Amino acid sequence: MSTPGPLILLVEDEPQMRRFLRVSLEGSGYRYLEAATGQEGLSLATQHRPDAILLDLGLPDMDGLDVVTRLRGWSQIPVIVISARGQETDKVDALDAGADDYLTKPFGTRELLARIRVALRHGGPEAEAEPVFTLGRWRVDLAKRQVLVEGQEVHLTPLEYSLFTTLIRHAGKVVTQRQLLKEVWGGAAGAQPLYLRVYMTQLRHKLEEEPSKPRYLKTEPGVGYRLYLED
Amino acid sequence: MSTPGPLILLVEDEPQMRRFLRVSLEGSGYRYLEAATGQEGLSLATQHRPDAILLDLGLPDMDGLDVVTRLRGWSQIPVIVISARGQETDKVDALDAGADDYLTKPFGTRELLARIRVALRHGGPEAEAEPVFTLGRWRVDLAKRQVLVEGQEVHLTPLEYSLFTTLIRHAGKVVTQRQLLKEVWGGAAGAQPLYLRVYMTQLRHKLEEEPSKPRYLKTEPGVGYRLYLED
DNA sequence: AAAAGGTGTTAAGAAAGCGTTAGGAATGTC
DNA sequence: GACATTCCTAACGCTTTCTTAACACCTTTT
Repeated sequence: MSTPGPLILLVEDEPQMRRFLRVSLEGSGYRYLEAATGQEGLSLATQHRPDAILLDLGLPDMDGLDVVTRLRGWSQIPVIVISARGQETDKVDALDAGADDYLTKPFGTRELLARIRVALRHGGPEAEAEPVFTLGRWRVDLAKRQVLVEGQEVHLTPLEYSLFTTLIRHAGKVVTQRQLLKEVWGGAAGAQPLYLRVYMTQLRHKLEEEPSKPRYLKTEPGVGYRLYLED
Repeated sequence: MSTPGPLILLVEDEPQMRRFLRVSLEGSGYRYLEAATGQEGLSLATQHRPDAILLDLGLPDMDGLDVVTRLRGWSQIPVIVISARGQETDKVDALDAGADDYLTKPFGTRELLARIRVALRHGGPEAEAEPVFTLGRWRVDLAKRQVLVEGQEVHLTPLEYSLFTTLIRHAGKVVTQRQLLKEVWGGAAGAQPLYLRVYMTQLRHKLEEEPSKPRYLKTEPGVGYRLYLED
């Protein structure tokens, strides 16, 4: 379980370069989108709002500089230009058109990745959406590791919190006892179904209005438990 | 001729390079500030809050990377590194330390100026806010590295300060022990959770009203610590 | 209606984690 | 080299959390 990596859009027409970059990006945990033409690139950028764009200047259908200009008409998404042209004039033009960085081919993978990280820092704060789960009177801030019930903070022990967030991750679906024991207590042995009953009781007392008649933390007899989503 | 140009701080020890850059910058309408050492650079940055910093990595008194790290402790001022070292590793290290761009000597004036314009675009719109964190009786000036409790300055050792500002950077969120140890003591081995307990005790004694019943420096048993923002 | 299986509840002991103190080692300063 | 500061480490008592057991309950089956 991990948050999906930032989304990178690659606009590049050479198949070889695309393959190389795809491997580098995916290997580093980024989600990945590619376009072979400027038009397609602009279209994908509009639809998916990537967190950063890698742009080759030598595109078949339009000048790379126009792509940057058009993009800057509505967006501040960081753009890293990748180009075979290493002339100073090319760099200056691209940067002044709105690009955030300029890399001359050939370049090293590690440098590219480092410059992508810089770009993501810039687009940064709002790029990382804060994952907050809300349901009824509950509000769970996964980033802060904080649980609120009607605005009041409720303290959960590590196991309680882990059990609760496991149910949240599978919200709406039944989670079998076996699965819960594995995800919360770890694969190792010793975990008994009794633990679940004890900790579900504690969770219900801390979170439910009527712990004996749970509205959300439901038991599925013989199977497991589920976080019930309907109101 | 009304608004003064943006202020650029140059940190560089070679006289020849300084002269060259001074001419380039002043000729382009920038105001200009220079330092020959890392210490002086940090000091000038604190006092004058330049709009961008040009930093040579090869300084006589301290490692250029440390300059970046120290600066990033309180400021987001754009930093363009200028270096004779062109190794990929050097670039990656500098960028990951918090630099925004990396130029290898020799470079063209026009490219440098274009990259400065990019940097200014980034730092641009929002006027750099005073990097001061306040909470309850506390007032922390990240730039001056000064901590006040009810107006009285409180002295923190380097580790105490680092631990405290790490919690401030993640204010409101739980920071795991592992994360704290990594960020404060550095990735290297040897860091034990015991350190955290000792230094949290010291911080609480220096900062909290009732060190044994902390209001802000809270423990999350089994997980880590958090700087609690609510009252 | 009794029995059986699974579930809920409570409490207490065991284990793990935390706060605190203090002394010696390491580091830096003059 | 002497001093001051800061850092690391160990020991001890305390708090929180986890585990375990005993028993009550509820539902379905026979």
